[in-house]
Amino acid sequence: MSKVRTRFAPSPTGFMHIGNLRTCLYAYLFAKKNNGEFVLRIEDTDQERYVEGAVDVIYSTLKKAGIQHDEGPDKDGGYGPYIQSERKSLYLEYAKELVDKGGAYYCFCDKERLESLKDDKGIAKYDKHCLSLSKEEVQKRLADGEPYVIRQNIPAEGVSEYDDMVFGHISVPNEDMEDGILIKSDGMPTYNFANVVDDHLMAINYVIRGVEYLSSTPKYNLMYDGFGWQRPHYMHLSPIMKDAQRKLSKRYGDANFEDFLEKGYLPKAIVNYIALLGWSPKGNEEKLSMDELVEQFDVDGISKSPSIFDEAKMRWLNGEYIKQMTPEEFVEVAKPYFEKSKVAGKYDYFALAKLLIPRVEVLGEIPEKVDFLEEFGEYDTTMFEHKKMKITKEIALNNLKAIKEDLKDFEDWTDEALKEKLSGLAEKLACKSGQVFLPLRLALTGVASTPGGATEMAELLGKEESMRRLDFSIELLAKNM
RNA sequence: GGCUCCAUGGUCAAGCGGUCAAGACAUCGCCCUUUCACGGCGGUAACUCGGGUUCGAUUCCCGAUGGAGUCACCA
Repeated sequence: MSKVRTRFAPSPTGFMHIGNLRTCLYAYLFAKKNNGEFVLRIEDTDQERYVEGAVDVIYSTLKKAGIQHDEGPDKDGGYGPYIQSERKSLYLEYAKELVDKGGAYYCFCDKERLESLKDDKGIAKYDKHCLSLSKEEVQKRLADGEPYVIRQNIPAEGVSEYDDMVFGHISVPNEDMEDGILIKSDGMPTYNFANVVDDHLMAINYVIRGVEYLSSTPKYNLMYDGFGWQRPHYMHLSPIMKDAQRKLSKRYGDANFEDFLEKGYLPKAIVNYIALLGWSPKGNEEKLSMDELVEQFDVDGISKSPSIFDEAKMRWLNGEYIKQMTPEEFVEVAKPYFEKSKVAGKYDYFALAKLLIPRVEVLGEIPEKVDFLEEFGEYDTTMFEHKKMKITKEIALNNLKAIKEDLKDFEDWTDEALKEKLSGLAEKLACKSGQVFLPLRLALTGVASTPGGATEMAELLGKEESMRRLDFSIELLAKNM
């Protein structure tokens, strides 16, 4: 049996759509799982859509995602060139070969005639008008320099069938397939044709791609047959949806890999999540590394129906990856977000990291979680009322005053020491410890949710700032009874 | 509209003739707790509908309904 070879063939559009990345991932996983090769090919035949630097985006995305191609424009494996625009000259020759073999024919029909074929819905099927042209007439018109295209010659009757690895048996009536254009009037191949030729020339034997090609695959097979080439195996993948009706697409925003990175998702988490969208492992473990994905990947687990992208679950998974990090690792990836926040350069990022690691799911939450350290002013005092702790504004105010008195001359301003000191105070006041810690935490921060307890916040702020905020809060609370 | 394909909780999904129909996210409740979290425990929640086949259908077949894809000198 020949070696498994899969490919990922993106167009350089300047961004990597999540759906494409998943297709890429599956092609990679399948190849690696079977000790095969994974090839990167750039499909840039559509010059109108060409975007500067877009190829670099593809390289960097694959690299960040942890997907390594065995062959590609930057890694010659003997099947190059790997950029479609550099293969231009190939296609016309192959198209002519297919014409000779009867699988295709020249067509001279102009736009007007084609237009006249359309029905009231604007849907047309080419009527094989030029198929009946004699060899001599074709030669003559070609010699006259008449514009032409080359069309695939699809049998008028019968049924074309194949077996898809995920969808099973697919059969399409030949009469429903149009004689599509293989070579455009400018001499360039259409995607469909270039794809078949490239895949064959690159010895791709497992074609993994989106379902949009499921029903046109018989046409591709007819080309393989026409050339006398061996048909590849096919694995079609259902789309990732934004909701039940809409496909996830760049048109609706934030569906690109880069967008998620910016929001503070870790590449590993994104890859892990999208691997699970449309495929499920045999076991129940969902947090899987790339190595584990390769090991567990199996066509059996691929689902046929479209799946809806659920960012909430990806957030959770991202949080799981963050919780595993050491403070050092966290600071490294979180640094840009610290720099964006108000605490930039003013606090020990490592100290903050320890508090933040269990509390952050996406790095983008960092600024909102730490900004209170630098931003302190009037806030809503109803926060002091807490039924479960049995705290009223009166109790809070009383206890805050007591705390101020107790801490006035206290110098050991560390989390541990303060905790002990204040526990003692709670005992003296004969109240629950929460009744002193909760008001203090609020008094020091002015926000309902903080990345740690009262004494941790106090240590972070330092004695001077803590006492200043305590004074401010006592006054504010007294004013708002 | 023609053709192709799909159909289990809100979401991702396991299941491949006999199960109290897994698990995860989300959600709700309880516990832990120095707030917020983390963590632990538990709850709510699903086989689209109608016909068959079968001793027995979520599972197999047919139909309906719903959804996706496709029908370009775009990829």
